[in-house]
Amino acid sequence: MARRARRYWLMKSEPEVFSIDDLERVSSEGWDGVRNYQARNFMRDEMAVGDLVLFYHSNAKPPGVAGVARVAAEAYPDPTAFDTESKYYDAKSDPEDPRWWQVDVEFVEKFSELVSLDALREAAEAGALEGMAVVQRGQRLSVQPVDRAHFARVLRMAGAKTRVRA
DNA sequence: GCCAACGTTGGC
DNA sequence: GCCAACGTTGGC
Repeated sequence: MARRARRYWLMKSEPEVFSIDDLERVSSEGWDGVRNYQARNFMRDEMAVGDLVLFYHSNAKPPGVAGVARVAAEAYPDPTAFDTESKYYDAKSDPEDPRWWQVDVEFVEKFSELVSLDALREAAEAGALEGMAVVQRGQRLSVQPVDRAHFARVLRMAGAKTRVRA
């Protein structure tokens, strides 16, 4: 039985809203509130349980990768889209045909030191992370695929315990 | 707080 | 279907 190869991702979160420490505390969390179709499609159509995720702190000082998470549940409708009290409420999301989806992610590891966006850029300049989406100018996508080699490189830069495997 | 980048909306 | 206006992201 052919199991799909593990894939690798980067997901952005503002640490003021939800940080790697918050994830460690709750151990698992629904990744709600994504309101971008491309990001939604990655979660809904491409993510699978066991995929590894670089947990990126955006709008932070400095911004960068703070740790590793793992996809813990495949996509299901984002309940905040149906919650009129939620800031993510979307009247156009029909419960019979949900517009917005989320996965669950679980805590894997917090890096001893953040791998800053600057460090990622330097590595990209040096050719080690060439083409990685997060270092591209104007790249705003909050859920993005990461090459396995790039993922492994970021782990190495962080001195992480987590390893990529087939 | 500024603003570049870029996605979405809505009038036509 | 075009595209101007508007809103959001996110680095700085």
